This record gives sequence, structure tokens and C-alpha cells, in this order.
Amino acid sequence: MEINSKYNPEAVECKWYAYWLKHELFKSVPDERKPFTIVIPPPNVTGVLHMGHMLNNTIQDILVRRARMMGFNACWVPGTDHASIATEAKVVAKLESEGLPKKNLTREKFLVHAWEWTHKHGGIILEQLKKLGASCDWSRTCFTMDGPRSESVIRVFVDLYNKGLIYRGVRMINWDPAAQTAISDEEVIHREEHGKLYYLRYMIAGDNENEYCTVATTRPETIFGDVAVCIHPDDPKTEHLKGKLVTVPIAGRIVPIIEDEYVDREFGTGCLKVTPAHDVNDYMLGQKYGLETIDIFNDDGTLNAHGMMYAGMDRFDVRKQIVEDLKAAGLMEKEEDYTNKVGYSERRHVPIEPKLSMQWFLKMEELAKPALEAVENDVIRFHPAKFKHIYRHWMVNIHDWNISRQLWWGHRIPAWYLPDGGLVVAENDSQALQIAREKTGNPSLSLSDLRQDEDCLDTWFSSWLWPISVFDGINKPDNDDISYYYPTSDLVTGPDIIFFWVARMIISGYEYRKEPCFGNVYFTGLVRDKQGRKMSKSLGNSPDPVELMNEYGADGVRMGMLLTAPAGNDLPFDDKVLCTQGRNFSNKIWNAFRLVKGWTVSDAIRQPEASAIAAEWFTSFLNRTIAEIDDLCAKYRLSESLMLVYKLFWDEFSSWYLEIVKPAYGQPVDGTTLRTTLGFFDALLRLLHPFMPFITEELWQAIELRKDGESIMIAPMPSGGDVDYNILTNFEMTKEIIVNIREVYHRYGVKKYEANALCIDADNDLWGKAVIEKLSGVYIRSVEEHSPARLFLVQGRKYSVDLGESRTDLDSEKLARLEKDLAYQQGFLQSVMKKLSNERFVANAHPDVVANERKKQADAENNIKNLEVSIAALKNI
RNA sequence: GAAUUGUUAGCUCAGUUGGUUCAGAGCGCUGCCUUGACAGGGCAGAGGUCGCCGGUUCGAGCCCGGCACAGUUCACCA
Repeated sequence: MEINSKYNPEAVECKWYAYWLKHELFKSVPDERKPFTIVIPPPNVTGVLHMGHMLNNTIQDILVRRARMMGFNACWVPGTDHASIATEAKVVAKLESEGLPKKNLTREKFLVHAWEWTHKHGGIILEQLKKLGASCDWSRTCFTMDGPRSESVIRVFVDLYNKGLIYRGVRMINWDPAAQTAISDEEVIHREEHGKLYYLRYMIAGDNENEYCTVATTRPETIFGDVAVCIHPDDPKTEHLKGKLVTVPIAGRIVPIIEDEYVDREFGTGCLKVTPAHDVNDYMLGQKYGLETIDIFNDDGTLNAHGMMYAGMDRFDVRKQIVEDLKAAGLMEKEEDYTNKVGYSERRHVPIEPKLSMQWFLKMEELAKPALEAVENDVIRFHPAKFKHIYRHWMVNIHDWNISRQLWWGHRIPAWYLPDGGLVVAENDSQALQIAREKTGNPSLSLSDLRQDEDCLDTWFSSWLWPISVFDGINKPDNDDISYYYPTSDLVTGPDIIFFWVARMIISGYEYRKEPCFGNVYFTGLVRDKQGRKMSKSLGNSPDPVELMNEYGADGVRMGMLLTAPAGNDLPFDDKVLCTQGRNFSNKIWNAFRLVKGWTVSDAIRQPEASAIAAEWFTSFLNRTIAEIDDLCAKYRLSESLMLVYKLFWDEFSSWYLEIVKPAYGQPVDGTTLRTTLGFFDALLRLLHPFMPFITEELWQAIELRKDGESIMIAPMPSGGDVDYNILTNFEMTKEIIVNIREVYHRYGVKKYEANALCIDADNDLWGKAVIEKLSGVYIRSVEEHSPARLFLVQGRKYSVDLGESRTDLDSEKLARLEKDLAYQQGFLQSVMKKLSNERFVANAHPDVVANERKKQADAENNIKNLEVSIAALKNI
């Protein structure tokens, strides 16, 4: 059987993914098994795969595949998100480039274009996930704007409205002038910015024309909205201003000086300009003192008519210009460098504008309570747990959620306005009409009298229902799927959307199912480049995942990423290094298999003793490792778990076990060893399968002839078994002896096959002789005297290698080594003795600890004695 | 400004209830090796006062206090 010495992932991966699909191995329907459910964090429908998705979905796939093999009915639901603001921005930009500005389009026309765009670019990302090996149940693929999901959103809106939790009102909101929509607090990113603090003169109205007060501001362009100047009532600096009126510079408006303790006396001049329409705090002052609000901005961030001669100019251009004009007018006292935080739109990257606006809000305080408790009490467990703090902080300070967006791409708010004011909220227009007729008492009211709200809902208002809505649990709360799959098991996502999504899903889960929506949340880190920078399009530092998979194989990329990505930790991704390691591991597995498959078998041979020992040892080692893997996976320490399997395969299985049982070149292997080895191989492949699905399937299918439809995917995960700790300990000693022999060989330039002898003490009932002989090429004999040059100690016993009479020369290197060892042992003994001679230690420490110290003392003394003898002997040669 | 997490080998990280035989792993690095599964490999090595200062203790990488630096989240100081 001819097998290539290098593993070629490409053909293998296509073949098995198609096979899995053909046999519907990802498909899940409710049955008598326990469910294991994951809902995918839906990527933007028009997005393409990036490294963050790779990491995130690899982890999900590992969890799902492992659960499936452990006997759960595993269901991973895929889907995409309509990404309201992002998608609309793309469509608007595209239409604009074709000479079709959004303002020239009707809502209906625009939506036609948006759907076209969605169908054209949609779903690419899901195809890319298939390349990664994602074992999603594709028959369940959902979209946040498909029929059942849209229906769910509308139902929930109506329900929350009827419960009095959704209200409409004028509030100070975050306005994104680029997208021209309101956004929620979470969509605002505060960035430190170096700007100026301007000191403006407001002349005091009245007789003395030279009197003025100075106001410090970062936003001189907002003076057109000024309606007052505020001072602190107890500030002597500004005492003289009380009760006066001042003239707003340039605007010329006369405004009062008001007093409020909100003003920080230490900041600036102690005088604060009050612009209720454009600052949250000023708005609060305006409310308190009944001040007018003057909105000076258009929706696109240009000034409106209140801006007088600046009307129509962009807000930042106005700032520059007005600074010049104020200077010219002698009203600019000074400007200082100043650093402050400016809120930016998360999506459009422009400074947001605080704006008074009529919007829809969801009351959060009551809804949040069970969701906070669930995480606090570990009903929903966060991995790593450090994110509980962040979650708690947000939940206890939760604000009402602005859920309306001035966009078209999304779920339109199901509210209809009545001709004479007032509104009705209903699931559709005919229902709305019916309610409207009842409400108004006017049976002749027709649909054309009603006007539906133009806004649509925040994207997250649909994704917060995802774990329920993908099983249609909002529309049909008692259906088989939701009853079976919900609560879901694990959620895998990034901490950046802990508030946007995770927290809100937990909230809606309790509101609509009275249950947690998942049991565990695994927070991945951020994939960064090797310099630690965030991966971004503009930096061009993000490798294309598909190209990576082509180069290293999906298994190689998965493995490389996972190996150094503990939960919650950022992953500095050096694809050359990490993916190479992953690919090399694939190749190692491949070649180990090639070795075993290349053996000819003969049942006429008895199993060699060394092989029998190796099998016994590896059985225990494997079983112990399986238990450790189970433990690590249960703690969601997937990287460490993978590392364990990696070392198990590479070091223990390949480097030790296979080397022991490997027959001499061209010789056949005995049947027992072959069967045992294939059994181990099978177990190792199954352990590895969740991490590296493709190569493991390929080799598992080649171990023996499988029936069509059989797959490692649905083979049981090895469950471990008895561990003989004596064998494990003994074998470690055997390894240590072999390493020492190799070291002797190394120093003397001896080859393994130049038969030599390992000398042991006559009373040494050495365990594992056959293994030592096999791996070192020695024969073992007992002696009275050891040759000091090649002597070494293992667990206090003496061993030496006899290289024949010709090589009894003094070895200074060996001497130095022994002396170094002696020094260490002496130092060690000293520290032990120091402790044992300390009465307080002997009196206070646990008896076990003291006993252990005495054993250490004895060991060290024995070692020292042996070393001294050898050193003396060595010096006498 | 507040909260929170971290600082252990060149890099990325483990280190559970304090016990020195716990200072570890992978990668990288150094040396040697063309004997046949694999040079995408084998074998053997080198590398760290566990951020700094103090304290508790018979004993501290681990507990306590302070400092330094880094990260994350939150926050209305114009």
C-alpha cells in the first residue's frame, strides 16, 4: 500500500465534508437522547469570514463534535444577521455610486435594492464555514429577517408594549449624523481626543458695556443653542454675576445667568454655557429651569437656520470659522490645549451628536433583575469568570434601551398613528385597524387613515431573541424543537458584545421562557496580529482564512489557532508559526499511520515482551490522559486539552510507544501488537476528532473497512478506564534510564546498534528490561563494580554503560556533570536539613510534610554517597 | 476619574487548598544525527532572583499592604 509521505488536506477535506452532508450527520431532530445545543452568533449576512469567525466557530465546532461523540443529540444552529445599520450603509453607498441617492427612493424601492444586495452577497460566509468543517445543522439555517424571525420580533414588540415596557418619548439620544439615525448608548465609543478649550466672552447686558463673563467650552459652534449661562450659587468668583443677563457672542441673544450646584467651581472659569439641545447635562439643567431648547443642527450634522450665517455648514467647519470670527470680534479670550472624550458612532466612526429626539425605548430595570441573578449565582456560567464583574456593573447601572432606528433595513416598528393623534401597536395592519376602530369608536376608519411608524428596530432587538427564535419558540412556545433544545447549552462569543447581545439574550430568555437561554458562555479573545495589533482592513494585517486553509489545511489552521488561545485571552496570531505547527501535527499523525499501515503481520510470531509492556503502559497512560482531557474540557480549557492530546500523540504514542513496538525493518509484526496498536490509534483519532475533524476521519476510515454512512463523527468518545499507577511510575523510570543511556551514547559518539551493555547492581530487580534493550540497543547484565565514567543514578540506583575496554578514558565532561549534580544534591540536603533542624518547623508543620522531608534527606544522602564514590573513582582512572 | 484583570524562560501561557523533588509546557533557540513512518523528522541540551518594595508565616510564585507598568470595562465635568 503506497501512501504519500506528506498529508494532502485539500482532497481529503472536500471528500469528507461532502460525505458528512450526504449522510446528514450534522442533522438533529429531537429524540430520547439528551440535547446539546449551540446557536451560532449570526454573522452579518453580507460579511465574509475573518480570523475572529475562525476562532469562534472552531471552538463551537469542537464543543459540538465532542458532545455528539459523547452521546448527546448535538444541534448547532447556523444563521445570519441582517445587520441593519451596516447593511443599509453598504446599500446606500452602492446606490449612491450609481447615482441613486437614498432620498430619491421610496422605502419600498429601497428595500427591493437591499434584498437584491442581500441575496447577492448573503450566505457566502456560511459556505466558508463549511470549509472550516463546521458541523452545523444546515437544514436549520435562519436569518434574523426571515419569516418566523420577523414575526417573533413583532410579537415581542407588541407584547412588551402591552406590558407597558416599551414607550415612546422625546429623550436626549445619540445621533449618528452619517447614518442619520439614533443609536443606543452601547453603540457609542468614547475616544480620547486632543482638542482645545475655548474661553469666550459673554458681555453683560446693561449699562456698563465693558463688563463680561468668560465661559470655557470645547464646542464654540453650539453657542447658537445657548439659552443661559450657569454659575455655582456659592462661588465668590462669580458672585457678581448673579441675576444678570448676558449676550451670547455672535448669536446676539440675551440670556439669563442661572445658578446651580451642578457647576464645577474648579473647572474653567466657573461659568458654564447652557445648551439644552446639544448636551445631556445642559438638557437636565434646561428641564430643571424651564429653559427653551434650540436645536441648531440638521440631521446630517450641518447647521440649520439657527446657525445664522453659518447655516448649511458642517459642524466642524463651523467650529473653525467661528473661532476665527470670535477672535476678530475680540470675544475670544484664549484657547488652551485640552484632552477630552468624544463619543463616536461604533459603525460609522463619526462623532455622535447628542440630540433631543422622539424615539422608542424599552424599560430595562425590571427585565434585568433575573438576568443579573442568573450570572451572579452561576446558573449561567461565564468562562473565564472575570467577565462576571463587567456584566454585573452594566446590569446594575442599566439604562433604558433605545430600540428605534431611523433606517429602513430592518423590522419596521409595528405602530400606527391615528388621524387625530394617538397610536396603536399591533402585529399587522389589519389588526391595527381593528384596534384603532375600537379605540376611536369610529368604525369607518380605514387603513389609509393610519400611518405606520417609519422607523425600524435596532438589529439587536432581533438577535436578542435568537436562542428562542431559531426554534420558533416565540411564535409557537410549545413546539417540539423549543421544548427539546432549549435552554441551549453553550454560547461562544467575543466579550465585545457582552452587553449588545449576551446580556440581552439572557434578559429575553427569562422574559419569554422563564429559563436561562444557555448554561455556559465561552468568551473568546481577540485575534491580533503578531505585533499585537487588532486585525483590521485598513491595516491590511488580517490574513484571509480561506487562503490559510488552502495552504495549511483546515485542520492545521484550527489546531494552530486553538493551541494558544485560552478562553478570554487575546491571540497574537502569527500564521506562519501557528499554522505550521498545526500542519506539522497533521503530518505527524499521517506518518504514524503510514508506519502502522505499512507493517506486515504474522500470527506466527509471539508478541515481544517489550511490546507487551508498552501496550500495558500506554493503556494506562491513555486512560489517565482521557480523564485529564475530560476534566479540562469540562472547565472549558480547550487549549490545554488540545495540548494534552498533542503531547499524548506525539511524545507518548509516537516517540515512545511506536518506537518500542516497531518491528525491525522489513520484519513483520505480531498480530496482537498490530491489533492493540490500531486500537490505540482508533482511540487517539477519536480524541483528536473534535479538534481536527478531517484528517481523523480520513484515517479512521482507513483503519478498517467501514460501512457507508459510518463516521468517526458519531463514534463514541473514548471514555477511559483503569489506570495502573505502578506501571506509569515504573515506565517513567525506564524512560529516564534510556535517556541517560542515550546521553552516554551522545557523548561518546556511539551508535545505538553498536551493541553495548547496561550494567546494573546485582540486587537491582529492574522493571522493563525488554523496553530498555529495545530502545537502547543494550543488553543488560549485573556487575559488582560500575565503570565510573559512564555511571548515572536513577531513583537512587546506579547504572553504567559498558562501551568495551577501549573506551575507559577519563571524561572531564562527565566529571563536571557529576560534580554539578553533587553540588546540587548537597545544597538540596542543606536546605532540607535546615528545615528539619528548625524546631518550629518540626513542631508546626503537618506530620506528613515532616516525614516527606526526612525521606528527602535520606534520598539526598544516598545520592551524595553514590556521587562521591563515582567522582573519586573517576578521578583515579 | 472609578471599577476590574494581569505582570512567571526570547514568544504565548499553565501553576488548584502556602510545603522547597514545582519553578513547568508548547513554540523558538543551541548541538549532534541521511538506518527505512515523518528533516513538516529524530535525539540531547541551554534559558527564569516568578514586575518592584515591605509584611504575615517555621516556610511565599501562591496570602496581605504599597508602588510601577500594561490591558479591559464603565463614567456627563463644560
